[in-house]
Amino acid sequence: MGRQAEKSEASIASVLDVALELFSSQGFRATSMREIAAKSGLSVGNLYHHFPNKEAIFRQLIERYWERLLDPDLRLNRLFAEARFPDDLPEMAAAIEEVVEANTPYILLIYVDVIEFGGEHIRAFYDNMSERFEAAYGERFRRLREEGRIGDVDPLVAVMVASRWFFYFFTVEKCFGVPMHFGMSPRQAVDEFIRLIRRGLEPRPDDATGAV
Amino acid sequence: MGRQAEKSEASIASVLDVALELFSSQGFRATSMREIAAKSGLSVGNLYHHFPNKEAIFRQLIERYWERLLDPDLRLNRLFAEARFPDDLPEMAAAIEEVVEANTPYILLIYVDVIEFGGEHIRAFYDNMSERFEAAYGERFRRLREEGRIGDVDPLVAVMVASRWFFYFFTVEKCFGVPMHFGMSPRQAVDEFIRLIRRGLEPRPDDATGAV
DNA sequence: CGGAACCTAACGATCGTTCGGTTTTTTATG
DNA sequence: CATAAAAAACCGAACGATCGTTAGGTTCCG
Repeated sequence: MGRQAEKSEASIASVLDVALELFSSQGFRATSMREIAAKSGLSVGNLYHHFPNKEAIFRQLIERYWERLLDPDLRLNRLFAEARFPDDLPEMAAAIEEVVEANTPYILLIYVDVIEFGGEHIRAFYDNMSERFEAAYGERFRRLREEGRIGDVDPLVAVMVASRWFFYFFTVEKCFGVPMHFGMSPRQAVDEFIRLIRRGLEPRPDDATGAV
Repeated sequence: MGRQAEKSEASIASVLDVALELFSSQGFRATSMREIAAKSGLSVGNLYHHFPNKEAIFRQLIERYWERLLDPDLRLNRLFAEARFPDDLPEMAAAIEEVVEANTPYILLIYVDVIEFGGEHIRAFYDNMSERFEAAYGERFRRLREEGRIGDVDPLVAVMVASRWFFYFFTVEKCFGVPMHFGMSPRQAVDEFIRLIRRGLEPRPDDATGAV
């Protein structure tokens, strides 16, 4: 199975692409099988030959998103694996921007899931978030603490806040269609976020007066 | 218009309540006028006597959410008006938790709007966010800076990050149905967030060694 | 009496899904 | 390699249900 199945695999991929576009831009119930069939150049009957029902298409899309997010070759995942937080904050922001940019419709799909399926699928993502971060960063943070390189803030909370915040910020920028919602360019906003996470709001004795 | 209109006003309010519940739990297109009519004890014909069409109900709900958010008596808005940031961070977190708790279905409505209406209505909320915060906090922050009570982080960015982050955090907790998604109680998580915003991740000279 | 509130029934369209059948591809056999 | 049988891919029409909205009428109330 390789050559001979190529055409049908291409068709199925096309169906999924079309369905992703439609589901993410108008919702699950508002998207009809006829619309998916027409836009992907298949007949309705054939569509049901490849998928048992409409929800199966949706489920498969959610699964595809999962696979994309867990891909070890993803820049963000390589970054998590390297565990250089907080030294890599700028790279983390850039990697998350990349993820959001490359998965805009999938991210919207999550909100479709929250609304129309009660958040069945999103839960798995958030549920064990703290465990996954602990697995990736726990050891490093214990070492950093021994070296006195960590203040009185829990770095595990900090890395979760940072990554979730970047993700949310770019989601609003790119998926909700509200660019510059912080009144400045994303690049500048990210710089400010990183400074806040690193330095905190309270002045430090070693601060310059006003910091240009 | 007061007494004699009471019954119909009660009906309309009931319609809006029912529609809010349905729209926020299954989406706009997935909710039928018949369902709204049945659950609010009206006939379909009478429903169309009070609203020109389905979208008008949705629009009215968005409008009601706006009014609730802008209510000057809202604890969060009184807090913004007092402009005591960052001294009031704990109260701000509590006030935002209160807002999210009291408006859970309305918040979900925003995501319905993003998906099914291309985010027509959410934009107005985010669009002038930075201006509104500048109007509320600009003067205070300039004074604080003169007093040397502000470090090298832009406090206007900080107050926007803080409030948006609290809002997002409680939205995931209460609207997406993923409680404890930081692996700790909301109270404890909020404490950590506040410490992060105030102190930053980098150790300070005046830090205690490990800070229990 | 007049208008607002309210009702049921119906219209035309569209929905998810199924059905019966044709075409194309794969596989097995001589 | 030719070819028949089996399997997979594919199609448009149709089914029963439901959709948003309207029509035409009755009831309530000042």
